[in-house]
Amino acid sequence: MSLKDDIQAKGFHSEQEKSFVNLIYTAALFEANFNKFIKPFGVSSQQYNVLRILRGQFPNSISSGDLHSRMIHKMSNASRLVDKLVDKGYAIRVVNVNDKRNILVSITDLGFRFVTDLDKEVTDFQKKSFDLPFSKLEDFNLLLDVLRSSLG
Amino acid sequence: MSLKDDIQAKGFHSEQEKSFVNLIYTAALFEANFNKFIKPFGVSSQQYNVLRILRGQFPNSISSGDLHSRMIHKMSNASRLVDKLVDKGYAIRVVNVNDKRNILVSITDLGFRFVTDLDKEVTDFQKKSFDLPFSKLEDFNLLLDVLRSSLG
DNA sequence: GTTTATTATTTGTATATACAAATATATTTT
DNA sequence: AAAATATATTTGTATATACAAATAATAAAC
Repeated sequence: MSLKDDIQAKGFHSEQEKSFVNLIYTAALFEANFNKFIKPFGVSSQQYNVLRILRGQFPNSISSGDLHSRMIHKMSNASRLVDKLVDKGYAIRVVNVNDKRNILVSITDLGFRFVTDLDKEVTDFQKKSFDLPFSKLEDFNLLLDVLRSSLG
Repeated sequence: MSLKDDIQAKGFHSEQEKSFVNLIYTAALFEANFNKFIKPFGVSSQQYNVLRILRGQFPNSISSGDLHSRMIHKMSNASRLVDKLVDKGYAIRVVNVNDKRNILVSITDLGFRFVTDLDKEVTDFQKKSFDLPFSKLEDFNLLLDVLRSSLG
């Protein structure tokens, strides 16, 4: 409701400015919605994201550095986030014997089952909240890809 | 670089899922970029956002509640954010005499000048980082509007 | 008109994030 | 091989955010 009003009230000077705010505003809404949805499952959206990355590597592990660079929000607390996944029994850490600086993280069986079960719910949620015809989705993804590429 | 790989590595099940992550991922990148850009000016992106809302009301004020509902990230610390703007001399608070629960916030001359000067820089920044032809921008905005409206 | 309920805002608290500094290991240089 | 440099990760600290509880003022019910 306030979204459109908001954008009008702000008096944008250009379509670019509008796109910029529109992108961040819209993403924030979806993210907040998703956070609410996922909270009852006992993980944050970032933790879910990391679990998916870890599962993508299964049965291999991934270095903390690679994990960090793949996280949606760049931050330095990949360590602390992994701590929490380890506490929950969803991930384990192993020191690389060839390079002891290198910490390898991998998903546990429990974590694998947890994220796979959760995926079903997430898919349903996303189907409901992202209700656009396929061709529009393709357009949308293409536009986002172009935008990102301009960031370098 | 890792963006596309990331999305592929994640093994999306549907175009919807891809759009969902793509939206949040892309917005996070732009937001992080913008935060870096704006930091030297001494305000956070949220504070800039609020200053723009306040300026949009000038010379009137806005209630804390309305302000809260207009902020990009819904949060309950509109109070604390306004505190900081008041500390900087960019905003003032006045109690509504007709309803003393109601706190009215408005932008100061200093705040007005600050945000107006900053706007020029922001516009340049956005022009550079949002490099898409006008018609594509329109498409993009339309798609985002449709998406948001499906959120209710 | 006193009690109860509603509304507007602030404060407490736990977690999340950004960024810098610290630590620990490995590699390169001399 | 000792010293200097580079790399991988963790930790410290300040700020940001989410959500619940507390406070304060008004409106409604009895």
